[in-house]
Amino acid sequence: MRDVSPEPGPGRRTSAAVREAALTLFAERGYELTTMRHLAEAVGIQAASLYNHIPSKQALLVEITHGTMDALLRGLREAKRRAGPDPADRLVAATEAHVRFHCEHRREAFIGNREISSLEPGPRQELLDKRRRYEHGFRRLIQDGVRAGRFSVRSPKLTSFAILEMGIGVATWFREGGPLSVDAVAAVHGELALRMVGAPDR
Amino acid sequence: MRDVSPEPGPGRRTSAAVREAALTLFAERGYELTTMRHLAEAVGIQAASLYNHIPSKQALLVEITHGTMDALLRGLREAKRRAGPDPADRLVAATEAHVRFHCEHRREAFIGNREISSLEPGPRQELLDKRRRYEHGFRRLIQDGVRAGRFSVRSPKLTSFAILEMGIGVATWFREGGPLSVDAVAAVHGELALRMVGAPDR
DNA sequence: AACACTAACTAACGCTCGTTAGCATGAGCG
DNA sequence: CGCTCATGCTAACGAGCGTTAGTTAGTGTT
Repeated sequence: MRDVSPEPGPGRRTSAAVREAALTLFAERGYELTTMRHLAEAVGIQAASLYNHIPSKQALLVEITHGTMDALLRGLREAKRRAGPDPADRLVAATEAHVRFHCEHRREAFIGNREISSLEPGPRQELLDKRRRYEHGFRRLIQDGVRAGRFSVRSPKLTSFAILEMGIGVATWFREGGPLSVDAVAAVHGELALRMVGAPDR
Repeated sequence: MRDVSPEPGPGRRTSAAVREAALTLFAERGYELTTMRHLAEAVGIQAASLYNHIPSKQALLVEITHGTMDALLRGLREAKRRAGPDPADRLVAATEAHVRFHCEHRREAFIGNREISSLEPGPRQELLDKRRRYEHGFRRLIQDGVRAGRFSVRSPKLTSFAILEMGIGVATWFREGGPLSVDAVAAVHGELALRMVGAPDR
């Protein structure tokens, strides 16, 4: 007893729906509290049928978390490329890209930050490495500005941590269609970052 | 067959050990991944014996998360009281207390931030209310400074979010006995907060 | 027309979970 | 000495978990 016309498009549709439902459920309830039966219900199929689209629940989490971190790393490279040589421009561009991502991909960012301990040791270590590389990218931006005499900070490391962390926090409260636009939040954070590194207001 | 001299002190000892083990395990693996058998093993008793000390796993989480938030609220009141009337002094004192707590009670802070979705609806809502009150306390500090003409910010709300969030992040990387002292981290964050609100460097 | 592939289904397996029941032991106290 | 209470133990329960097996229906290709 199958539905008469179950597929409006090719089967790719369902795979995308699984990923989409996982994003919402993992972000809302957390990975461990989300069961395959919840996930299946959200998609409109049976739990066992999920395995036509994903190898395992863990693989789904790995794909989400690593995909997110890869996107952040790409965004940072892209921002640096576009910003040109000025240290302040570069820091603002990087911060805005960071914040923009955390607004526009709230669920991914949220999962990537909260579910690290739900990853198996291998993927977890790789993810932490990527995070470290990402932070180092920001730290270098700050150190460059200090060396150029444009920034003044007590601790480049703590400052990069602080800038990244305040952006990560955006993912916990930002709502699309809320009172604040993505652009507004990104602009505020860009200015905050500049102030934090002791660059004069523009 | 019991141990001959199992209790060096009164039974209170074990209850404290349960709480202590829960702090470490919930922080390291997360609430859902921590089983009562893990917890019992860490304490050195059987899983069922835990129920001589706690009513349920959930009650343990509620106690930890609410105790943490209550302590933060007390710390904020205390900092305001000690700092006197100057807006900059008050903001620095509050920020330093916030950061200090997140250094000295890393595990509690970590759990309180990550395991909100593992709380049952009632306690969860109460915790979120406390968090809101805590944030409003910081926001008022900023607004007071703005009204006094000492601070200049684009958005008091976003700025208080950012200051709090960067402090929360400290709990993820700070290590007692590491290269940075609690005092040093608190001082850096105090200065960062001042810069973020546009107060002139002291 | 025959075949292979995709993607859905039902049923069930083996395991682990939080928790309870029932019992034993030793300390504190009259 | 004997009672009570706190605190530990073993055994087990019912539920729910991720996952697998086996099957079936529709779709596109040769």
